[in-house]
Amino acid sequence: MKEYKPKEIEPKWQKYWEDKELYKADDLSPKPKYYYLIEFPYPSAEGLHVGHPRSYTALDILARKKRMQGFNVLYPIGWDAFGLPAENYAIKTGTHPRVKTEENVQNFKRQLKALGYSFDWSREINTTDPQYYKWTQWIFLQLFKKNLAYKAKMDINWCTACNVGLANEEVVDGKCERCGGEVVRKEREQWLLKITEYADRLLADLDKVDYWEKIKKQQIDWIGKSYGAQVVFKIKSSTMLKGEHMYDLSVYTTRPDTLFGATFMAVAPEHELIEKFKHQIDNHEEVKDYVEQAKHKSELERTNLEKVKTGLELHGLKAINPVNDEEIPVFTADYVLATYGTGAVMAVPAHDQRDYEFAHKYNLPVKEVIRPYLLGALAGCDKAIEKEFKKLEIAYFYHEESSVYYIEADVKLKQSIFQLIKKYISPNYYADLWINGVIYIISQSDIFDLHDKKQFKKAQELVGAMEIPQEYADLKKIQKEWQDFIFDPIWDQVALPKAYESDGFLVNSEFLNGLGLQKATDKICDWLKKQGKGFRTTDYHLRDWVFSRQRYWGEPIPIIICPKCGYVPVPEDDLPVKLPEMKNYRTTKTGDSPLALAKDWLNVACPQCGSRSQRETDTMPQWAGSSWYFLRYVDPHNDQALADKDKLKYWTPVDWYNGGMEHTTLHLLYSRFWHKFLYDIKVVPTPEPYAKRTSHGFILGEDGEKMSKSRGNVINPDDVIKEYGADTFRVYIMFMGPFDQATPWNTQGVVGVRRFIEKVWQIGHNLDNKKRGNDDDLVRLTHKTIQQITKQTESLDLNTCVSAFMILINKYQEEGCNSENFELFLKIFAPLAPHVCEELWSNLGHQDSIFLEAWPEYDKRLVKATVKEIPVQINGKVRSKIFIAEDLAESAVKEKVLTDEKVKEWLQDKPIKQFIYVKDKIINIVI
RNA sequence: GCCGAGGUGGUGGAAUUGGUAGACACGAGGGACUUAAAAUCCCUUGGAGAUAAAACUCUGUGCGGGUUCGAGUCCCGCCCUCGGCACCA
Repeated sequence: MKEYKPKEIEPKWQKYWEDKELYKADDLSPKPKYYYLIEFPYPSAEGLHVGHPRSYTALDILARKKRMQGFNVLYPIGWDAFGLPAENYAIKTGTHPRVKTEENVQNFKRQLKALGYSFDWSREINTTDPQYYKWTQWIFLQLFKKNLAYKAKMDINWCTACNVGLANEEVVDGKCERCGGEVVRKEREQWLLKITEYADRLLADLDKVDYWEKIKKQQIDWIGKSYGAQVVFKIKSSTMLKGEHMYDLSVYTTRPDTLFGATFMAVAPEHELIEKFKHQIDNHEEVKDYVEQAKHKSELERTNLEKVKTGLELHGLKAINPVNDEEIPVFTADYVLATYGTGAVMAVPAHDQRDYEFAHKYNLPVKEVIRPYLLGALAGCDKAIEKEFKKLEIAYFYHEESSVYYIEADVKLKQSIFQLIKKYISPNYYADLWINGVIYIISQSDIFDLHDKKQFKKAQELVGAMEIPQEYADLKKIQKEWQDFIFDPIWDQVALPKAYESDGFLVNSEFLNGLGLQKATDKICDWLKKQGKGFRTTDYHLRDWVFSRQRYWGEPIPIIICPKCGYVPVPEDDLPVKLPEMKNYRTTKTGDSPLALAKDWLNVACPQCGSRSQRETDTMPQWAGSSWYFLRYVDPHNDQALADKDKLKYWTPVDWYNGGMEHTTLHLLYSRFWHKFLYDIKVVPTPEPYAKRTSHGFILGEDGEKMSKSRGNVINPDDVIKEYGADTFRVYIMFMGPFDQATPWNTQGVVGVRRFIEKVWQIGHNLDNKKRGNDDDLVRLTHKTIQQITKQTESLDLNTCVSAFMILINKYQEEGCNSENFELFLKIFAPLAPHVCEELWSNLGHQDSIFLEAWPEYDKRLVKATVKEIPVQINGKVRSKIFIAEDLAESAVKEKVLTDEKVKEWLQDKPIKQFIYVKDKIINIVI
């Protein structure tokens, strides 16, 4: 027998596959199509990370299987090659980023090929190829023409280390995502894309796609749609003349129902109000200082958790509450964001925690307008309970005369309050608590709901009929009494320990009094509309996408800035706007892109009027090229369009897209946005780019920590392939743990998988064809395994698939195996370990590749067992096991069980209370 | 603080979604082969107890309650770990 030498067989088969063009996808084939997509890598200088193969291997397995099932499969690869590392390297060494990138691509290619992936290499693309980015620029121009790309002066996140503007998404913990440098706010002209215009559709269309729920959830949260109202407060200044038109200050609120509780206004330091009223604000100098300070705070300081809220009153100004004409003070405070809503808020300290904190600090009134549904009087408890109320932040008031605690809390706290009372009550005493009008009697061990007849009776038995009169059971009567109780002035004495932000009854709100949150919201919105003082509206967390980078190594934005015509698009015939050759790749001192120094490239005539003009020097972010790459795979060499319409119609949408969880909010959202836009302008045939999206977990270092150079726990795929072979690597990476969870690397585990493959090799060379017969356990297990693998590969339960293969091989080893079974095994194992299976397949005398075989069907009869071993429990504990033939009637089963020796022993002569037989599962006898 | 995932042997992890907890693999211990080692093969391996040996008994899925004939799985209350977001009115 030959020794198993992956180093010899793997390159051999890789070459064979390539020569035979086995994985080339046919355009417009009559076969059903399937499009698998993995996130194309950034070709970094470090080479392939072990994280890449986790995703690539999983989809490679699925792609190989799908081809065997008769599908025309597209499984492409390319390079997301623009990006900072190549540029930083260029700055350091003077080498053009293209040179280094090309070198890295070659290295990646070598590594990926060594893993035997079934990519269709004829469709390889590269985002830095002018023939590719021509179309990235083309898409930008279409966006520009539809007014979805615009330039605006705005505060951007500016990394002080990279000297570059960053998108919100690239700022992590107030620091630059890439270099960790400090981020400050800086005003600059930036290109933005109006992704917010698509927010609603990006949200709604999640219903149309099959993404993992957690992925959908993240997108929903990121878009962050909220429902509320815009309300107009009039601003009045002390110097104002009678009859002079008052300024309208609009605020956005999600809680218009709390309008009567507004006790002050707060505007962002950037708000126009401050500039407009600079002559009316008495303390304008002081205010100016505050605004200036806020501006210079870094992103880190602004987002600092511990920060105490600061603000300053604008003296001389008052806002008028539209519902009751009450005059309230106006503040500026940097906890109000200029970029959300209208940049101004109505502050309701009683029902918003931030406003509560601010009011506390500046001694502003807290006016309660919502009473929780859960509140009540509690008699007969120890004073120790007060401490616990404070801990749970429950508002309470102790009434000396009646020795009753009046408490007020969120419904969520109901259970906690029960526990609390049970804990503090003395053994022979009973407390009564009123919640939502229902009375509960609470003892140390029990809680009785008096509305429940049975419980009422029990409570009466324990406490006595004197203590619990019959009328306590009359829910309607008690609830009416309780409603009045809510408006009892006693509550005005309760100091709120924090803002109450949930549902409840409106109080102190004139015409809203007594309503619940929803009804009050409806009523106040109608009222505002009628009065012309506000309207219902929605808002989003999602912001427009900052699309400018002041960098060299990116797609130039194809715009010409003409002194007469403004922003003029480069004519489509002139695309691509190629990056000019340069010697210096550093951002200029003024913060402009290095392209500003390429004089020959920079100066052009305006395409509209011919005036001397300049090109836009900003480049696009890395997200641009990756927002549409999956469309280019469909038709990668087309120079007339980004892809041919018929081909798009045939191949798209992507059927299954797998990638990192870290890309769900940025890349996934951006590319959905572009795709929807392309759909609107009739370039692509589907409204959604990806039918299905899954994610893989991280691979951690052997120490359980994230792999990083500095920790020295990085595993290099090259070393693993060299030592154990690509098949071992592939199988191990699937075996190591659940696909979607983070799992540490374990070299010992790799050794185990290698041993397993050696076993396969050995069996493949020692087949015993004397073993025959359909009823044979081996045949059964083989078919069961086919069933399991067919199903579980689709759900990405790949670790249990590997374990199923191991069980099968152990059985083969134990019992000997014939070639019929072994060939079936090879076919289903081939997608995981393609090289070794191909080799063994050809050893068995087959001329053609195993991947041209059809995926085996399992025999339904063989999968079903005719006799089953079933556990017998007595009082829930397993005491015996018996064999039962299929379809045996329950009475026969019972008879059989009762004659079992062990069962008899346990039963003795005790009477059987219950006999439970769950078919094919279990028997339980209760005695 | 909010959202998400998770907590099962010495380790990575299984468990048909309420039905024999610990599959499969690693590690460890013992044995066979060998002059020896490596490789390979065989046995043992959650914990405790019992026995000459086996059958056997108890206990056990982060903690405390509950529902159920039966709970790793469902409900209520807590604790811890990891990931994401973070003044979004």
